[in-house]
Amino acid sequence: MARKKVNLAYITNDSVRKATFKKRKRGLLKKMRELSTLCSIQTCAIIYSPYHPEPEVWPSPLGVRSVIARFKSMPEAEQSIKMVNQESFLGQRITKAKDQLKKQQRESRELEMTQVMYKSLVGDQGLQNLGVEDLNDLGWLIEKTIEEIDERIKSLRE
Amino acid sequence: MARKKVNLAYITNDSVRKATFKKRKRGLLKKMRELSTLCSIQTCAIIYSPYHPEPEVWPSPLGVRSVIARFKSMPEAEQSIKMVNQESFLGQRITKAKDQLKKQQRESRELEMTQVMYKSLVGDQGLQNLGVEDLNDLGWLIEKTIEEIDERIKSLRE
DNA sequence: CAACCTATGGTTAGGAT
DNA sequence: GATCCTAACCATAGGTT
Repeated sequence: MARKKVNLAYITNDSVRKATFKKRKRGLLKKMRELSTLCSIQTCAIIYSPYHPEPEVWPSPLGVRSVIARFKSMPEAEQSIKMVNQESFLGQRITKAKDQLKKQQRESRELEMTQVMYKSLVGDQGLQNLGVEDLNDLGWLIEKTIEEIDERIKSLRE
Repeated sequence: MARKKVNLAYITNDSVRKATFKKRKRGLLKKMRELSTLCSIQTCAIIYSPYHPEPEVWPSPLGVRSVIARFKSMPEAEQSIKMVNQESFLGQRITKAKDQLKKQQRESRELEMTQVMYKSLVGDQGLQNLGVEDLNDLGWLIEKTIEEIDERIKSLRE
């Protein structure tokens, strides 16, 4: 039952990788919930895994408190969750929203990343010889670099 | 230096809360990076804290591998990061994207949440007596309920 | 392959500076 | 307040059922 120091690299064994994914995802979401409650902030995680056709999203929605209060003040009977079918107003609205969402999700994500990457590079500094597509993926390189620097600092201390 | 068992509730002391936030946010992001590399999947975290005017977003961008390969195959000189100012094409593009982003972020987020909440409720089941606004906040209730169930199961085992 | 088990490494609360 | 320290708790790799 000894456990080696974790090797931080891609797990090639399929079943091991899936098991690790499940365990760590669970742990991650727990941590997010804890952070949310401890500091009463909103967090949201999006995970694109090959184990689910669509990305998994964990939200802590907006304006929580007021709604809770309102919800709790409602008569017991009205609190029960009732059926809604595809023909209902809400059903239709959500169906439309779903389609709209997919497009927007992609666009918004790309924009978000562009912005983050831009910020990561010191102020007005940026990239010239690379296209915008490449820019999207630079975040990974930056993270990787930071990781390496951390590793070096750590090994210097030892 | 004793450390009590964590009390999982809102930290009222401002400075302690901020310190905890910083520590745990750091830990969380590390875990996300690890999950990404170990399973080579894409993850994204969004954190809305009072410590930053805008939500903090951590992405692991798309199509990583191919770009890495391409990037690495580039001549050393071209890999260096060069300046780009507000007048440049990229600078302008990003400035525009920033504004566009803010609107889209909000819209997309709301849509995402609507969808998630809808899914959380069994299949075609949904809510009738509640407005769409209320629907957005139901995710919190669901999470809270799951948390409570977990807690009860745990205490049953002890 | 999922569920459970535990030794170990990793995270972090509380304190010192 | 930020940063460093370390004891203690917690997540989880590797193994078993």
